[in-house]
Amino acid sequence: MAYRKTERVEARLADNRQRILDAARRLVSEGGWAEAQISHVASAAGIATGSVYRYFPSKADLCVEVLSVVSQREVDVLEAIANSADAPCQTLHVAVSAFVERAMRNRRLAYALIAEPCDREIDEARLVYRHAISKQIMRIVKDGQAAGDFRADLDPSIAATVIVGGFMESLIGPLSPLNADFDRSGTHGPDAVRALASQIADVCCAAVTAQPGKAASSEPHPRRQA
Amino acid sequence: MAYRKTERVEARLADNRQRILDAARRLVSEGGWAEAQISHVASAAGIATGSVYRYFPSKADLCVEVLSVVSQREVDVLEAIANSADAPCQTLHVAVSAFVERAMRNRRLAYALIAEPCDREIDEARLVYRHAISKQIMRIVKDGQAAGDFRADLDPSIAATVIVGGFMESLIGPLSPLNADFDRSGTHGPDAVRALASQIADVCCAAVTAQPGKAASSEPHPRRQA
DNA sequence: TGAAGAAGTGAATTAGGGTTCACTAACTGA
DNA sequence: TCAGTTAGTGAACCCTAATTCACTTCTTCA
Repeated sequence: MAYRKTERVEARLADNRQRILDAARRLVSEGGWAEAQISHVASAAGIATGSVYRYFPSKADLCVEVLSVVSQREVDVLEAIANSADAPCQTLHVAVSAFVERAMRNRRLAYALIAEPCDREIDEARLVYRHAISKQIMRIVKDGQAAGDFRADLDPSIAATVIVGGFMESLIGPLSPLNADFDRSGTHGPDAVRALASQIADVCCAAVTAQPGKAASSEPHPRRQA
Repeated sequence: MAYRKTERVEARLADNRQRILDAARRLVSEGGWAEAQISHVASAAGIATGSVYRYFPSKADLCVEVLSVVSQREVDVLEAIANSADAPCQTLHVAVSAFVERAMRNRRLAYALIAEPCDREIDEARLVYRHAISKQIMRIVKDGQAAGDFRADLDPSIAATVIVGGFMESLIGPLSPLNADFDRSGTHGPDAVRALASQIADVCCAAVTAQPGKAASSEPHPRRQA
């Protein structure tokens, strides 16, 4: 009697929705949020402008979903790392350097998600994921404190926040399309990125390690990929 | 022959300009950048909308100047602290906690200047001052390394960036109008603010101190106002 | 096959502020 | 006081995208 979506249609709808998301993400990772205009997204997805609104109630919702998908993946990666059974110091080092290296792999997108000026609504969604990231870092910090590897006198929540802010800030320069510094400085291949990531991680680790003997030299940790 | 501004006129013009700046700053510190609409600023300054453009070529220029004036003062404060002859560890602690405490004194304005979403042009100006702040912190770090108080194995530029990002991030939560957490948590009087500032500074100091014996306990430093 | 319900379309509408500009008021120097 | 010049005014203009909506096309099912 009534109209019922057949499976094939359902699939097509889902596919369209995904295509819109993909198109939006692609545009953002090419030119930042400015490129994520509905008309652009629509044509990149091969549909009409108005059709986007069949799938997303507003531009903000679309953008927030783009941000969420990408950010959640990073949170998941950090969670996996936080679950590792390595020494807390090493775990933290791996977590931070993995985040930095992953961000540097898709710089424009990372810049958009982390630092680029944007609408209030997107910015608020950012906070959610920063908090989620901070939570994972805090877990590592607490574990380390429990194990006696990290200083017990620091508030784990504050320490985690400082660490997250610290590596995020360190990323802004290298990520920013404004600062082509990192580009111009010749070698910014995998090695340079890894070195940067390692140095940032060193500082973050230093912030919490109890440090009986002088740990954390220039190459203190085995290079592991997360 | 030609028209020459008399001193009295010159003074009035300067006064108008200042009134515009003051009005804009007041509006921003009440309701953030959204309040800094030209028409609002104009009426708050007691002049007509169009007159604002006699003094500032564009809204962006006006906003950037508001940001610059306030930010430069903070840079100056940090510079003075960085020049102190105290132990580097204490200098760093004072620098960070002074920044935090000062920001908390005018939270809405600090939030707008540090973290609120805004136009690209304002955001770019922010970077300039973040960099200036980072430079002062880096001076402290370098001094500390030279004095042997700070770990020599960390890149001072990266360490400074992490520290700046760290305390800025720690501020976002407490400053944000969204998170009324800090408000609701009852006591957020001078004591709570000082405690927060001190804890944040602890973490920042921990990131760089060479730490022969366990320094930086919960109340490691004399409470000095900067 | 055809009536009813969904999905797709894209040009037109809307909205919110920044910016302009034709005009008036005030000021300067002779 | 007057001609020339600058400051002040604020309603109208503009620009840019997001959003809407009347219409077309596609799907479903009896």
